[in-house]
Amino acid sequence: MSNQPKKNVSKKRITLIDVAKDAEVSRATASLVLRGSSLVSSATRDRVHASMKKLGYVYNRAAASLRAQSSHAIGLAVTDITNPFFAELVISIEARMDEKNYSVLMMNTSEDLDKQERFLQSMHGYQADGLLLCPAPGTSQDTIEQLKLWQLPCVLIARHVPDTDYDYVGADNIAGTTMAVEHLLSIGHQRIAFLGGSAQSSARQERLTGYKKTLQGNNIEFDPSLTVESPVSRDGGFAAVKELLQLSAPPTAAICYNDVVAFGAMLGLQSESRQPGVDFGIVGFDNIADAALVRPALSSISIPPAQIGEAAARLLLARIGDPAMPVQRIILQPELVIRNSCGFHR
Amino acid sequence: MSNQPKKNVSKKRITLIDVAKDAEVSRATASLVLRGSSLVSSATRDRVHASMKKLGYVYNRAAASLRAQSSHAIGLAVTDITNPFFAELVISIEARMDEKNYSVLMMNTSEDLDKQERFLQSMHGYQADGLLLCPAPGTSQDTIEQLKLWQLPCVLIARHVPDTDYDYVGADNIAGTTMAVEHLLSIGHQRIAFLGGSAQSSARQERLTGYKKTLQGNNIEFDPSLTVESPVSRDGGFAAVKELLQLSAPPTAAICYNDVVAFGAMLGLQSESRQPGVDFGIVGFDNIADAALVRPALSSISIPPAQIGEAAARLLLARIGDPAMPVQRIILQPELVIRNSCGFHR
DNA sequence: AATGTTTTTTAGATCGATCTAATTTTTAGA
DNA sequence: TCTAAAAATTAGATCGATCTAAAAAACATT
Repeated sequence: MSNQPKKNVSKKRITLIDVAKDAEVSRATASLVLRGSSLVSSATRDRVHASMKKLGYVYNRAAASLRAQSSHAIGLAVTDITNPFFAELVISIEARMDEKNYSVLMMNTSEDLDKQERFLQSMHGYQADGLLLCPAPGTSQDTIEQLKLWQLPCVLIARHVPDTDYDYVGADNIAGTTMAVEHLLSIGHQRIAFLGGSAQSSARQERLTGYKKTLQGNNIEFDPSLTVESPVSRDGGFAAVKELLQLSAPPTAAICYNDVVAFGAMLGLQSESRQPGVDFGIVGFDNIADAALVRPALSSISIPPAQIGEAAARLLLARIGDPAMPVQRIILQPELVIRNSCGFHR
Repeated sequence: MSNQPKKNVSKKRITLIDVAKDAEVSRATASLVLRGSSLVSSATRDRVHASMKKLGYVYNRAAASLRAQSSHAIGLAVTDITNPFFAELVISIEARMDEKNYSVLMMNTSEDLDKQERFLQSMHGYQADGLLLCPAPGTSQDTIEQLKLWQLPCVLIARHVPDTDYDYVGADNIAGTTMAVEHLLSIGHQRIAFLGGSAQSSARQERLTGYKKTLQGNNIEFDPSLTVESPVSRDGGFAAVKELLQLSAPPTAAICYNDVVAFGAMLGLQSESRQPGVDFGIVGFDNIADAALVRPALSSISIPPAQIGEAAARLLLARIGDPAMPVQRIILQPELVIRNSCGFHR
C-alpha cells in the first residue's frame, strides 16, 4: 500500500520547472520570460506565457527574494493611520508603488518605539527593498543608522530624526505656522496659543519655531504658558484647550498641532460654552477633508498628503535605483486655507 | 590583483550558519532555538541566543518562507482606508496579529476588482498564511474559490460574497437599519429614504432589507424612488441627498449607507438651506469618531470596528491552525446611538 | 557493565526562483 | 562557404532557513 504513488497529494504547487517543461525550454529561460528580459525571443516568450496561463502558474516571491536578495516590496510605517492625513498619504504611496509593481507592507506604529523597531527588523528580514518611514517621536539616531548597516534605503516622511542625513519629504512647517500667526494677528488676535503635539516631534518643533519667530517679528513676547503639549488626538486637543482656558490671561486664539487636535480643541471650547470662530480663533494643520465639514469650518494649513506621498515614493524608487545618489530633502510649500474658525468679532 | 581575497565586500549578511559556528552547534540546532523548540537544552539555547545577539543576526524570512511554505504573514485588504471605520479596523487587526508575531501585508483596493485580484495573486506569491478580506462589491465567486485551490485560508469582513461559504465576521446590518427606521418613525418621520452605497455591496443589501422590512412591518409602502445609490464618499452623499430633495414628494429623513455618506448628505442639505436635525432627519451607519463631532452630532448605528477586527483576526488564526474546522459566521449586534441629527420639530 | 529510554543534536536534502558563466543558435560580413 | 559577432538559450550553483530521519549523548534500570 504505502509503496503506491501517493494519491492524496492534493496538488503540488506549479513551479517554474513545470512551466519550463511544458513550454519545452529551460528553467533559466522561463525565468527570463518572467522578468520580461529582452534576451529571449518573442516566439519563446509567447510559448512560455501560454504555458504559464495554461498551468495557472503563480510566482513564488519567497524563492525569488531569497535568491535575488530583494523582495520587490517596500515597508511603510506611519504613526497613526486613523489620522486622515496619514490615510491619504498611505493611499497615494500605495497607488504609486502599485504602478511600479512594488508591494507595500504597511505598519501602524502608534508612535510606539518598540513597535517601530520591530518593524524595521522585520523589514530587513523580509528583504524589503526600501522603507518609507514616518518616525515616531523620540526615534534615536542609532535606530536609523542600523538601516545603513543593512544597506536598506529609507526615506523619512513628515518628520526628521535628529543628527541624521536621510532623504526626506515633508512640508515647510515654519512657513505654515508663520502664515497662520500672521493671519490671526491681522484679524486682531494678540494672545495666540500653540496647542498640542509631542515635544519630541520634529514637525512640532518646526511649527513651534515658525510660531515663535513670527510673534517676535511682530513684537509680541513669547509666553511659554501659551504652549501646551498633548497627545495627537481629539482627546488631547480637548484637554489641552481646557487647560489654556484656566489661565489667568487666557489666549483668544490657538494654532493647533494638527487638525485632529484642532477638532478636539473645538469640542473643548464648546464644552466650556465658548464658540470657536466667534469668541475664540482656531487654526489647524494638514487641512484634512473633515476640516471643511465641521462647524464652524476649520481654517487650516494645507499640506497635501497625496503630493507628499507621491514625492516620497518617487524619491525612494530613485534611491533604490541609485544608492549612491546624493541625499535629497524635498520641502513642499503649505497654503493657509481660511474658513470660519478664526473669526474674532470684538 | 584579482586573485586577492576581495577586500571591498562590505559585509556579508549574518546567517544561521554564522550563528551556529559561533555557538558551536549545528545549523539545525540553531534553527530549533530560533523557533523556540523545547527539544533543545536550555544551556545550548542560551549559547545560541548569545551568539545571535553578539553577531547581530536578523532572521531571513524569505528563506524560511520558501522552505516552510509559510510566511507568518497575513494579507489584509480593505476597500477604503480613508474611511475611519476601516482605519480602526486595520489598527485592531494589526495589533492582534502583531501580538501573535504575524506580519500584516495591507492593501487598499479602492473597490477596484482588478487591484483586488492582483492582491490575491500577490498574497499567494508571498505564501501568506491567510487573508482577511473586505471584498470589493462585485467580487465573483470564482475569485474567492481560487483561494481554496491555493489552500489559502480567508476570512471575509463586513461583506459577503454571494454563493460562497467562507468564514465571516460582520455586523447584523438588518438589525441596525431596523432600529434606525423604528427610531425615525417614533419621532414622527413617515417618508424615510435610504441613501447611498453601491447596490452590489452585500452590506448595503442587508441594510436595505432591514429598512424595507421595517417599513412594511409598520404599514408603510416601500417607495423605490426613496432609495438612491451613490459612491461611498462624502461627495456621493452630497449629490444623493440633493437628488432626493428634487422629488415632488421628498423624504423628511434618510438612513445613510454609512457615516461618510451621511456627512456628505448633511453638507448637501445645508447647501440647500436645510438644517439636518431640524427640518430633516439623518442617521448614519458605523458610528465613527467624527459622528460625535460634526454639528449637528450625527445619530448613527454603531458597529465597533475594533471588535470586528479582533474577532476576524482571532477567527483567521483559528482557521490557519485548523483548516478543517467548520465554517464560522460571527455576527455582532449593532447599537443605535442617538444624537442630534434625527430631530424633526413639526 | 549491559541494556533500554529519553533527550539532545545533527547531516544532508530541500523549497523555487535567480545568477553566473558558459554553450548553442542565428545573423552578418567577407 | 567560412568566420566573427550578436542573439538566444542553458546547466549548475546558489540564496538561508527548515525538514526528515537518524545518530549521539545522557539518563535509568536491571
